[in-house]
Amino acid sequence: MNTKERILDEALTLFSEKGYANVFVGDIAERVGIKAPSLYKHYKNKQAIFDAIIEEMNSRFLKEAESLNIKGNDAAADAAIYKDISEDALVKLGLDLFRYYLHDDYTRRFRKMLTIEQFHDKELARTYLKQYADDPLSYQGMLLGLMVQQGVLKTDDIPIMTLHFYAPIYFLLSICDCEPEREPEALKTLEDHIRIFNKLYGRKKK
Amino acid sequence: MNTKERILDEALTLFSEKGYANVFVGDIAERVGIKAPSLYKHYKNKQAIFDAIIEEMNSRFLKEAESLNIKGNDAAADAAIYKDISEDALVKLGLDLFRYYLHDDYTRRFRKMLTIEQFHDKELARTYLKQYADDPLSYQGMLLGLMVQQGVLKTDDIPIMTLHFYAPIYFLLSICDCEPEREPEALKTLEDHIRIFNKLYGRKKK
DNA sequence: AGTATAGGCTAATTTGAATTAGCTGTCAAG
DNA sequence: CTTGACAGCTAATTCAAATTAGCCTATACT
Repeated sequence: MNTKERILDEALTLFSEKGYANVFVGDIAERVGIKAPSLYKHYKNKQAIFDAIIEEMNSRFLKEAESLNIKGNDAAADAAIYKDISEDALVKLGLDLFRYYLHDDYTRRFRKMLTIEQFHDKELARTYLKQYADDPLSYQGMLLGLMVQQGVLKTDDIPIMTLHFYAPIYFLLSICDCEPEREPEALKTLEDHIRIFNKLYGRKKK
Repeated sequence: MNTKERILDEALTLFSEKGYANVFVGDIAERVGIKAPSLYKHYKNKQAIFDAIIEEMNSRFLKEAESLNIKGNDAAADAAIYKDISEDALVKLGLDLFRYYLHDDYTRRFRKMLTIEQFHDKELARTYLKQYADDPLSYQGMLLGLMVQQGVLKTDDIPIMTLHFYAPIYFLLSICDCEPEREPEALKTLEDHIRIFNKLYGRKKK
């Protein structure tokens, strides 16, 4: 990772911990191992660092979305995967996703930064909701919809079922971001949530 | 409302919109209708204003909690209230609570401020989770528990049922705080959520 | 070799926000 | 009617943080 990238990386770490306004360019520089004025060889000013982070995030998420779309396109084929999904498999799916969100360094830092900065302007608010509300709902709605088609789950209202699946995940994530030491408890709760979700919405077997 | 109180009020408004670090004492003063140096007749410094807000919030919430405990204490008596609660009544209960959280000015501003500042220190993190995660879960868990006792709802796992009730509320509140124009949509979703929650957990009638 | 560029440094400079100093008018208590 | 506390003001002062200036070295290209 070159200096220019390391600046973004360290800046993201600091912004996610203290928020943009409480981070000094000197702090960023120090972590990178250079002096503050040297930062200006790479970025016009502090704001430009923030903007570059947002831009990189946009391109990452776009890439991710594309790869999901590719998968989504042969949904008919993929649907089979969910045909005979067991409760344990569903739990594993949920836990893995949750752990990914929680432990993937980039994702986690970016989410915390957006949480802090979401009220700063309209643009960030929209980004925040897209990332953590609308997109997850629509993606998971698609998956759960497949399971309904396959007869694994049963409901009249897929959007609300999806809300019932995702809202607890969002809630537990908020808790863990705030107090990471509560992660074990949250994982346990998440597992219980998914099992009961499965009982509530699962088509009765035999 | 005297000047000292108005300072807290305007400061809370600004902190909830931009976060502590982005608000200048001059901004607060201007809204109060005085000049910045005059603020110092009332508070030692900017931090003291923030601290006073937190302190006032603590005392308000404590008072609220006490009044709930008083009600909670004759729970046995109150339980009857929930004995024959209809779906419509449950929906109304939920919508009213939601609207209160969303529109009560003090509550709303304070929640947004804490959302922004939650990562600033351990203390604020704990306050945030207590207010918006632990206390609601425990209070609503108590209410839902009563309904289970009364046979209105049925479950083996009250904490998870409570999570299923509350997490969507928390999620929708986050959305409305971020983009208030989505409130109508959120209210509709909330109503659907509660109706389906009632179907999923409600003991079958007749 | 010769030079341009990239990326670093130290030492200013600028800026702007928090806070302090010190003055003033008001009003209530003695 | 005078004194002192209160709450406001304007004009400093302070200080920290962002940014700029200007210099230096290494390396890569010609």
